[in-house]
Amino acid sequence: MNMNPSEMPKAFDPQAIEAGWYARWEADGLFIADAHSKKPKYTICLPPPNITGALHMGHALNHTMQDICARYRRMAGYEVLYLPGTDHAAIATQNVIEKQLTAEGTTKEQLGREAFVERVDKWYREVGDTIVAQDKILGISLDWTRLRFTMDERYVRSVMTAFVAFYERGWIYRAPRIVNWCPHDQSAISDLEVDWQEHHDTLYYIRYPVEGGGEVVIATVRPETMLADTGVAVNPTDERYRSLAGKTAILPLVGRKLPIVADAAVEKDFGTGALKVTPGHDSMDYEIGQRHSLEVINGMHPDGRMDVPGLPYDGLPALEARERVVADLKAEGFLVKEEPYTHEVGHCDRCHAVIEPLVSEQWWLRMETMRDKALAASAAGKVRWHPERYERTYLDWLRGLRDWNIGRQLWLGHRVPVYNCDNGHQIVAVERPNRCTECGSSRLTQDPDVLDTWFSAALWPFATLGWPEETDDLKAFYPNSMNSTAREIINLWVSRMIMTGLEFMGEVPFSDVAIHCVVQTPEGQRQSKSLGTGMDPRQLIAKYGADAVRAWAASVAMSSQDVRFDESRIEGYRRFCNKLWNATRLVLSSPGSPSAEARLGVLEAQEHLEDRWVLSRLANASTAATAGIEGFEFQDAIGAAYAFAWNEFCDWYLEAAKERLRAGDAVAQDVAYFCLDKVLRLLHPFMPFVTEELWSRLPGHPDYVMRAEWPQQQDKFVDPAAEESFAQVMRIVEEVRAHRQAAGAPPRGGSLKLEHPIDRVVATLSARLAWVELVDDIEGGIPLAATPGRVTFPSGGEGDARRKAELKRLKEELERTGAKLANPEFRAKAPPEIVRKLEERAAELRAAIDRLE
RNA sequence: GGGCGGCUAGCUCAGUUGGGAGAGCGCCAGCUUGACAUGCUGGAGGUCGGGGGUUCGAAACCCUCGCCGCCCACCA
Repeated sequence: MNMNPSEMPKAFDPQAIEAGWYARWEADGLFIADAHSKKPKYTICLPPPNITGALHMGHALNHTMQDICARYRRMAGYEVLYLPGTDHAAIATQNVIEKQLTAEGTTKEQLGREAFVERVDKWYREVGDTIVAQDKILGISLDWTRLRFTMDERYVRSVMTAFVAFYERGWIYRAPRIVNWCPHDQSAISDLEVDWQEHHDTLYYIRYPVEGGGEVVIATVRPETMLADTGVAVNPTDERYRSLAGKTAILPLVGRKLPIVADAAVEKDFGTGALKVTPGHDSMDYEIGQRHSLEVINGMHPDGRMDVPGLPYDGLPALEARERVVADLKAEGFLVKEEPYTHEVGHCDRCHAVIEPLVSEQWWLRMETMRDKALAASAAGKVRWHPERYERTYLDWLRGLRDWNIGRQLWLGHRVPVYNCDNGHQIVAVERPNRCTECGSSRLTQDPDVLDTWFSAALWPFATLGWPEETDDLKAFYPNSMNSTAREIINLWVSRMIMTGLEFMGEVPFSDVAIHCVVQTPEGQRQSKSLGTGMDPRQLIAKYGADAVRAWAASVAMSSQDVRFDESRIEGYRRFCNKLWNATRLVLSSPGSPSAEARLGVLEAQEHLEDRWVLSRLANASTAATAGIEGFEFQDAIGAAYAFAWNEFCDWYLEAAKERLRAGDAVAQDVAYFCLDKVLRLLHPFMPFVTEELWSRLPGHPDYVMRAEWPQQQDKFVDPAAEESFAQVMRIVEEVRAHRQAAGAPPRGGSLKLEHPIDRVVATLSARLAWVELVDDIEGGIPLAATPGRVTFPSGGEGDARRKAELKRLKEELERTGAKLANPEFRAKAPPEIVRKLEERAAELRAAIDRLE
């Protein structure tokens, strides 16, 4: 696998190096988890993407951060299971397919159920393949031997088992309730699937005559629903309507008698303070109706047309009915006034149709017990959230939790495992029974409803591992370790996994939840396919390579705010790959090869200043990178590795050690190889392809970097004295360079005299790096601020401008520092350590100013 | 109606116990320096959204105002 450095192309080419590695890792089984391993376990179940289309930037972010965790833990000695899967996403997929059918000029009804299901299966296969391919080019190290799909036979069995278990606990019941009805999908949806949008509508004031004389005026934005009114309500404390409660109003256009009730839910300040009660079409009205035993009238068909037999509006779509009702009210003198009104209207979050609240018979799941367990688990600190603030989002929602409408009236999804026999008995069972357990009848029909997609998703952390069977995987890999996702599904998904995990497995499903940010367009818009503002990660990968895209993802994923997409940042990471590439070329080009110790990464501390310094900085970077990954602060982790690799190892160490490397100096070679070896390991979780490629080119690396040990604490290399000395070198070199440019002198040449006392090693190294000759004495020259000394250049001016600017800067700083030190309160109250540091700084400044003057 | 987040260099963003304002990109200037021009070197650029407060000291903590965004919520 090793190659001569001369065979390494001069420039890093992501396409060329990324191609082969994934297949090799996979072929060698590097992603496959062993349930019988003795190592500690680390488990991530990939949040199953909806099978509705290709992966987008949010997925790229999420999968990258999970993959960083997975790859890091493998290197750190864990047995890692990173399990992939996809979600059938019943309502979303049905919508996608229906849209396609509409475009083809047909409907699912024309197609028929069987052909529809076939078409969906084909879609599942195609999109499933696309998603798998995308994760592979992104380098996501998923265990494909354990790929799951929520509609797989085994998974379906888990879902049925959960339903039956809930049913046996007495938590599942069927009841009529007001629900969010989507007239387009002709299904109920849960509160969380309702998308609220601002609408500019009209508020109509309508006169309702009162029996025995008088009237009450009522404001409504949905006059068509009055056809299903069964009461009028006022607030019991409302003086204006005190005499009305108990009387009866007459419903205009219909003539129905409406009891007038007093209910505290009525807002006195809104509209006229009187409310028409339509229990069949409004959730608050429904509750008022329940409290006062008002009749419930359903005035609408499931497709959104009015269902008011005997009235002229029967069969009209809601909006048309509204116009007709308003026109008739006006004609008959019932309409008092209209005014513009802005309010929020619920839409189906999948098909965007306006939601019609209506009463419907549905399957419900009681949540009290599970909610309480989840709250207790949080109180006991079982789940850590990153960032922490999202725990409150979750807890606030949990505390207000109501029963969950788990039934959907769709063609796609898990069928509710409830069977009715023709004698009216009901059987609830995981497997479809042959005959009724009560009467033996073989004439059974299954309930037509399917389950909410989130019902099956809620089981993901254990259903994927084989639950309810006590599989080896389940024993080894539950609970999972981390879950990361977008914040919009904290309540839809994360909270429900925690509840079902506690209920069925007795333990929270994961100890850490990381919520990543949202990537917006460069203009700050939301990325969306329908708006055409979405971005395909594959295009970016083609342009910059998967490593660059991943590194960028790591650097933004846990941002405290949503980020606007900035392509230049990805490009920056591609350049970083190129930098690593060329640093490797440089090291490989030195004659000879590293010692066995360096190859094994067991180098001992060194003598040369630059060697001691770079090893100390490497130890520092290792610690920071480790802490960053473990703390879900990936930006800090990659930042530390990046800064070390580029700004310390390349910019300073390799420059300092170049000549030794060229001369085949064994020690320099060992140190350089050692640093490269470690930095490739540190970067591997972020940039797996380029690190694997470069690792394979370093001598003594028969195995994958993916399987190399993560750099542990390297305290023996921490060397404060070397860091201090090298910092002095850097200050001197940078100052000399600045003078050189200000003086317009050529890039090399000149003389440097450094006064004693100065470390001989520091002086020599500084001179070498600054391309000046170290001399014992010089005429004139430019004084240095960094240390006592002077520098001259063979041609060009004296660089006086530069000196003056520096002097000004130093004096200003001294002034600020001096002012603080002169303040007796500062001296009295500030910690002595701070005072001492400031005094030292002031002394340094004074010395530097003296030298420059 | 509640709650949360953001407002730091021209742009995109870091800044974790309050104590010398940072990175990448862009910009200006100089370098075909034997790994890399996908590079190297030097440099310009910030009243840390406004105001008030706490403190010896605030980008950071408290109050308040202003925008931008998100989540939750049964006011027709």
